[in-house]
Formats: sequence, C-alpha cells, structure tokens
Amino acid sequence: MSRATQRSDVFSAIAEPRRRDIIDMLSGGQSHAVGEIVEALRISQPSVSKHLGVLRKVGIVSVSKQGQHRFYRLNAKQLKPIHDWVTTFERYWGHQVDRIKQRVERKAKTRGSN
Amino acid sequence: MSRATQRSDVFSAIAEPRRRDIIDMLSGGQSHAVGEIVEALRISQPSVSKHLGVLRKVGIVSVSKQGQHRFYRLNAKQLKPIHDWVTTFERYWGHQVDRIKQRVERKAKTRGSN
DNA sequence: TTGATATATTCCTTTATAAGCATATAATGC
DNA sequence: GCATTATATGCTTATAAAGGAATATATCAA
Repeated sequence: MSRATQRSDVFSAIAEPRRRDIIDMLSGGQSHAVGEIVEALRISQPSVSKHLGVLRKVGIVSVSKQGQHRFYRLNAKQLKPIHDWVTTFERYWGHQVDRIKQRVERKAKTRGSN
Repeated sequence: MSRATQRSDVFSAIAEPRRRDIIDMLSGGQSHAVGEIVEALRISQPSVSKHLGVLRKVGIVSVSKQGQHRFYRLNAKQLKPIHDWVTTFERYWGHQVDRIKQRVERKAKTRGSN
C-alpha cells in the first residue's frame, strides 16, 4: 500500500489469505479460542495471534476472555463495505435470483445423494 | 502478505485504494486511455501505469492499443471471486434476497448453536 | 508458591510494495 | 530522419508486513 495509507482498512485486512481462512472458520457464528484456530489451520500460535490482532483492529473480530482462553467471534458487519463495493459490479456477471435458485437446487441434490 | 504468496491474486490487487479508484472510473464499461485516468485521478503517470499493470496481471483490466494510446477496460468478471466470498456473510447484515440462501446454509451446516 | 497452559508481544530478518524521478519504447506528424 | 506525445519500465528509497523464535503475561491447578 501507499506510504500515506493507514493499514487499518478492511480491504487490506482481508487481502491476506490466512486471515480469510480465519474469517471463514468463524463464519458459522460460533466463537473459537485461539488454540482451536491454531490447530485447525495449522498456523503457528504467534502468527494466529497477530492475524487476529489485525482483524480485531479493523473490527472484523471481537474477543471475549473466558479463563485463560480468548474466544474470537466474527463481526461480519464490518465486511459490508467490501460487499457494497463489489456489488456495484454484479451486473457484469449477471446476478439474478435465478442464480440463487440454482444454487439451492444444487445443494438440495447434493444433500439428497449423500 | 506472506512470503510464499504470489501477488497475483485479486484480493491483494483491490486492497490498494488508488486501484479501486481506477476500477471505479472504469466501472461504467467504457474504456479509458491512461492519460485520462492520470488527469481524472491526479495520480502521476508512472504510478497509474504501474497500478494498471497490477490490475492487468490479475485480469481485472484489459488493454487495447489504438495509435499511441492504450485503452483500458474493466474486466469485472474477475471481481466475482471477491463477491462470492463476501456474499457468504450477507446474512449478517440482512440481505433481502438472501432468505433462501440462509435456509440452505442452516440446513447444510451441522454446526451447533454457537 | 510452583508449575503448566493459553495467548500476546517483542525482536529480528526477509520480502513486498508504493512513490518519485529518470529513461526507454512506441507511434505520430513534420 | 527528428521532434513530440503517450505509455511503460528501471532504479532508488521508504515503509509495511509477515514469519520465526524467544519471551512476557495471565490464568488455572495443585
């Protein structure tokens, strides 16, 4: 990024793939302890803590202490600016309700055949 | 970004605000010469060329030569991965069309409550 | 208190990237 | 050919960021 640009924006925060992995892991709405993330994603503990620090700084995650654990929870609303921006271009790949219907049917089939 | 990560991903490309400015300027679907972008965004010509180079590398823009000009055009489909990713979280800020998707995801996920 | 566990932080090194300036390249007009 | 315009590229410098290893901090258990 630029010299004059602060690191505290959401777009930069999600540029790092491992941070997206962390976000994805929290996407269910459940909170997870740092150790769980470390184990699930196979990233070193300090690295996870640092990534969580970045995500925390931009408000994408929030923490709650419970004993010696710190539970991180996704604050997905902070991702809305990204959504808002990229949605501007939806029309270029044809966003339609049909697409969602298709997806629903696909998922329904998958569930049925498993 | 990480040591092992190539810069050729879309998420990194859009992390830079000036590149988003360029993308926004091209969002109308019309192509623009480099000089037009330079003038409109008040960024130095070499800087614009470099940013366009990054966008070109990840396929977000494409060029066509016409005389001494190079016209850049948005290739918005390349932004779809971002849209797809961030759309996963739409339900957290209540998207209208999304009730179907929500239901699907709730059913698909065997996750516990929290 | 001591020891163990969970997490954060600090230091160091390496890599990436952006900007500025100068220059190279390519096309055009004379 | 030469000058001009449009764009790209190379070089340098500054800054940021990520990873590793070590360490600090906090909490729990005994």
